[in-house]
Amino acid sequence: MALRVYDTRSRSKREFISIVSGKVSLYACGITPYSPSHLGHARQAIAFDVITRWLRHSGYDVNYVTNFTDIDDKIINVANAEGVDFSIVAERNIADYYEVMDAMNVLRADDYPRVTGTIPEIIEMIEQLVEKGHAYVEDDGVYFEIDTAPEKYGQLTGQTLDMVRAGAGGRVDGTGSGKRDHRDFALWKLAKSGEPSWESPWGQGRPGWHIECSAMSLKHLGETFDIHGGGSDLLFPHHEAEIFQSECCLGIEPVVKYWIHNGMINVDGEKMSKSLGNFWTIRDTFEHVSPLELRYSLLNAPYRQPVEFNMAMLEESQKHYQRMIAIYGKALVATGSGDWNGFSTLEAAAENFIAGMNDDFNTRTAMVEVQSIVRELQSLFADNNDDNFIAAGVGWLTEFAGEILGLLPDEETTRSMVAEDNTARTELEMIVEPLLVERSLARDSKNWARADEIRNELSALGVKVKDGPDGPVWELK
RNA sequence: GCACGGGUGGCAGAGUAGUUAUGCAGUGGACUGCAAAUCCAUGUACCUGGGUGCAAAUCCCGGCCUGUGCUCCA
Repeated sequence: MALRVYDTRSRSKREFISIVSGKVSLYACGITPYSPSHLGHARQAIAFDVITRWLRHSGYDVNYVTNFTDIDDKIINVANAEGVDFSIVAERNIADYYEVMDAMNVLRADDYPRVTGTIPEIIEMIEQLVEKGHAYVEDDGVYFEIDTAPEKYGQLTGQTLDMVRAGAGGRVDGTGSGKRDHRDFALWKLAKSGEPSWESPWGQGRPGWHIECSAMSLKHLGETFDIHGGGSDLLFPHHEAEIFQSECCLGIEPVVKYWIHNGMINVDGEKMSKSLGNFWTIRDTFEHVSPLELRYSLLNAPYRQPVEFNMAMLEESQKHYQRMIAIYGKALVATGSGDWNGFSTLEAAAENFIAGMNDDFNTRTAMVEVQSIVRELQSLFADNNDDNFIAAGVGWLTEFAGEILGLLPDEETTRSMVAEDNTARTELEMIVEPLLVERSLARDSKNWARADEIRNELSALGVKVKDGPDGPVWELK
């Protein structure tokens, strides 16, 4: 079945056909590292991680590039407040980004270009825009002139020039900006004293916000590429500005074949943002759930939908995740991992999973199939039969929940996790077993108070007792 | 105000024309001294007003509600 993706520019799902057969070039707008990464960053990174994994699983050779905007006003402000160089702030937060993303099983992109490593290419692009008459130089910087390509306005948001023109129009007053029109945007900003800056034909300064992505995508992916992604809050003005810059500079339309935008994380119905004080960093969230539990919760909705984030949804995901990893680990150790082909239940689940992913990367549909296999395995495992099917189910989970959705540690890691649990179990056995014997005697004589007391003692040791038909079994919490 | 999304059961959240979503919670049952886990069964739904169709949660038009964006910066 063919892959269909929702393209923001055409506002419809379109069949995905890459520019070069068998290859996909993908650029996703990354972060501005001025503070530790928050859940919005996690959602974006995980969304494009899964998109990349799916494209690769579908047989494409993917070149995935995502950037760090490592110089901007917010970084400068933080650096000034701390009395350090801006690069210290950027490096610290980039390190944080890698660490939390690695923990959540986000595979590394093929390249992580930085603005500060792309200055010559940015300057060259601006020079071309000036030469072609799309940009003008003022005494505080270089600006892109919207009126030189009015037909490109509103390509992603549907807004027209007149709509925005109605707001102000003409030269902007009182902003200290040299813009000739309030819809123009900065390509190069000349440095004020004390600001970090780079040499350019127009003087010491730094790039405007939008130009870096045009320059980096051109440098790493070429004049046209398949997919450009990012958060939906970047649609305007950032991505529309990129269309102006790239297409006017290169004289190509379109430069980007498919635009893909992920939805926001909401708290109490509103976008998570620092100004509203409803902000969760990724590390804050790790205080409550494990990195892969968080990943699970963020894949539980399709990437374009807003995610309503709260403790209840987090705890629900945690419960589902723990059930999945528990049966996966137990079954893996018990039966090993096998080929799922030839088992009709597993083939049907695979078919639905694939259909879901091919329908604009619908991870929600995919997760429903994962859940159904988890239930299937629990049921069979409880009956303790059909090892071949259980092994095949484990293989299915390894491929779909593990390799594609990135929700499971690899089989080797899972085995060693189970082994560690067993080791801890063995160490506790000498304490637990005698207590369980005593409790069984208490239960036999219907001394429920003593039986419950012992169960509470064991609970305090981190041991959970379950009374089954064949006597008590216990596990580590 | 304008642009672009979304409005589904107690909650989360799929589903673009006719067929059970799924999960959590609830209820009944198995197992159980109780609990937990697991299993089986089960009720509750498609914002509103029109329209098209044999048939609409699903397509079209209006309304209402809600999210994001609307350029100092991000």
